[in-house]
Amino acid sequence: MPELPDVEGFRRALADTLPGRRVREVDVRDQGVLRNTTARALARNLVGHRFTAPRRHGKWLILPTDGPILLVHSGMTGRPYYAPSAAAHERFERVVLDLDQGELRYVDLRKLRGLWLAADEPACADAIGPVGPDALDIGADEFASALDRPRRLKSACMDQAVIAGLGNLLVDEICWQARVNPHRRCSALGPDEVHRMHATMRRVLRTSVRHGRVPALRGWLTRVRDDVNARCPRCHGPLDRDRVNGRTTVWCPREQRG
DNA sequence: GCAATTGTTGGGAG
DNA sequence: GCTCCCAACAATTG
Repeated sequence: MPELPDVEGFRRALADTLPGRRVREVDVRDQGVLRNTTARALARNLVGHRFTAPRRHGKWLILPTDGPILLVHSGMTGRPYYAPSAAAHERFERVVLDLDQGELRYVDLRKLRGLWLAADEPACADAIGPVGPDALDIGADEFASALDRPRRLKSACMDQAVIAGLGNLLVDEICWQARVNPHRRCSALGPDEVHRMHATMRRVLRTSVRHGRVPALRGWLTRVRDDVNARCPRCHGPLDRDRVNGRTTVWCPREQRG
């Protein structure tokens, strides 16, 4: 599920509920989601601390406390959420933090990523690793220099070390709306095309953040990309699909020329 | 049974 | 060093 818009939705929901809440107890129901810590260490370090305002960088959700920092990367299927203690539990709940009011829960079907614990900001940066500027704030110049390399456009945009926050659906949607073929080499793009990619990215992200996901809006590629004989919502010609970086890639061969 | 899934990592080839 | 491809992680759905 999560790309930048989903994670930003998680962050906004938690920003309303989490700050000021104190951890009373840590219940790890499946330690398969703990990446650099253990159930004991998580409890020992978090209990007694109060959460402050949540942040986001790319697909990383950063939950600082007045002590250590809890990091969440949702992978394909993870979702952190706040719930009243009495609220029904969901399937695949892996970790529950009991708070002085309510609970912070982490649900994750596939457990591809999970939770990290960092003692301070440097440790936080270390856990996140090499990561480019956030796709939501990157300026036009910074975007152009991020793409100043010989890789394929799709591959570069998907690489979190280049630009943080874009996933498979978003990159296809942005390339399609900007009418640039995802197989093109970045360094072969004209300034107009780079500019169009940047402006389109901002527009697609703003709309997606409003929906908390990449929405299947009428006139968007995302609405039709999984159809059997998918057709371009603009020119109605057949869409092409193949794999780039092991991910299904969909584009319109008429409007996004190679 | 088979393929596919909105993510990332590490290894190996070129 | 860069780029690309693959397998692996895991569990479910069509």
